[in-house]
Amino acid sequence: MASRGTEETLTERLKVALKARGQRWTEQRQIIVKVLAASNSHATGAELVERVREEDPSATPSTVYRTLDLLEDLGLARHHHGPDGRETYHLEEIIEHGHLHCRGCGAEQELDPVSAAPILVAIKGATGFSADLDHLSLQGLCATCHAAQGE
Amino acid sequence: MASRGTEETLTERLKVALKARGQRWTEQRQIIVKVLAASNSHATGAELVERVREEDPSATPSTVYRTLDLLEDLGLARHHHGPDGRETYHLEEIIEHGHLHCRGCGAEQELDPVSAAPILVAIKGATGFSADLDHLSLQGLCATCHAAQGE
DNA sequence: GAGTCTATCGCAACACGTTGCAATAAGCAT
DNA sequence: ATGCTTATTGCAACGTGTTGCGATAGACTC
Repeated sequence: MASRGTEETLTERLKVALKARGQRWTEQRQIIVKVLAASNSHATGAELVERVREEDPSATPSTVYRTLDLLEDLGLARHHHGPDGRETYHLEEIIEHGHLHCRGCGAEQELDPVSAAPILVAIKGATGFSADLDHLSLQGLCATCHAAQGE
Repeated sequence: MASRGTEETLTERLKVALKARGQRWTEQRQIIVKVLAASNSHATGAELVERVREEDPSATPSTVYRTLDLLEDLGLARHHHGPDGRETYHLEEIIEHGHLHCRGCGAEQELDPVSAAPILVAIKGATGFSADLDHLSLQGLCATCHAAQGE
């Protein structure tokens, strides 16, 4: 499996990055990173807490959330807010992307950087803002639902 | 003041809309609508709860949140999620708009429909999605911070 | 005005996430 | 190996928002 090598590289990178900042490589952090790496798609904070506690029942939510913040600070993880305000985390390894929620059918699509490029250009043109694709979370009607409603 | 008349119209509209759905016009709902109308800009859920409790200490958070959901269902109020996931509510009277948060300086700008038009067009072109401006909440770098970082 | 139906309320408990603080343990120096 | 410094942990409490349930009280009929 190609991803096995990626995991090791990640661990190594993390260890070095922490040491460089005078921070520590603890067992809890190893577990949290492992769980995050094993959650190949997105996972909510609560899900991650639960999975971490399966591995180490003594772990607490505060530790998990603080570690997630740290990983984000290091640029190794990202989070965004879903339409209900819940948090969703994923590793930075996953390609940067936005999210589209259809309020008609409830479907969720991902938005890749290539498709998003003209949108980001339009935002910049209209507002001067350089938007982060990873925080771009749109709600609206997908083409199908829009057509269905346009009766 | 022109807004005084608007408030009365709103109350009247609401009463009729509720009756049409077999729902009730209670004192708590009157208070909540009044508080929302008095919060001329945005207000978080917690702020609204607090203000409602000033008027009626017996009111509970569940009532306030349920009423806000109801108002949204009726199309008289809107909410969106800030960058921290907190909810923010406002009356639909306020012009539909998006939000821009700068992660550099923390500033928040509003995005009016005219400026947003090319963005919505770009989204539609790239994805087929008809995005809701009211849920458009972007995070990124404003022009100033972007220039400052681009050293 | 009295009675009936049921939407709404307040309460209590829960879910998710955050924060302050004292105890623990990682990493370094000797 | 031992001790020292301080980052990190677990705990406990809090803040925001949601949900289930029995009691209350609108609104409608007679």
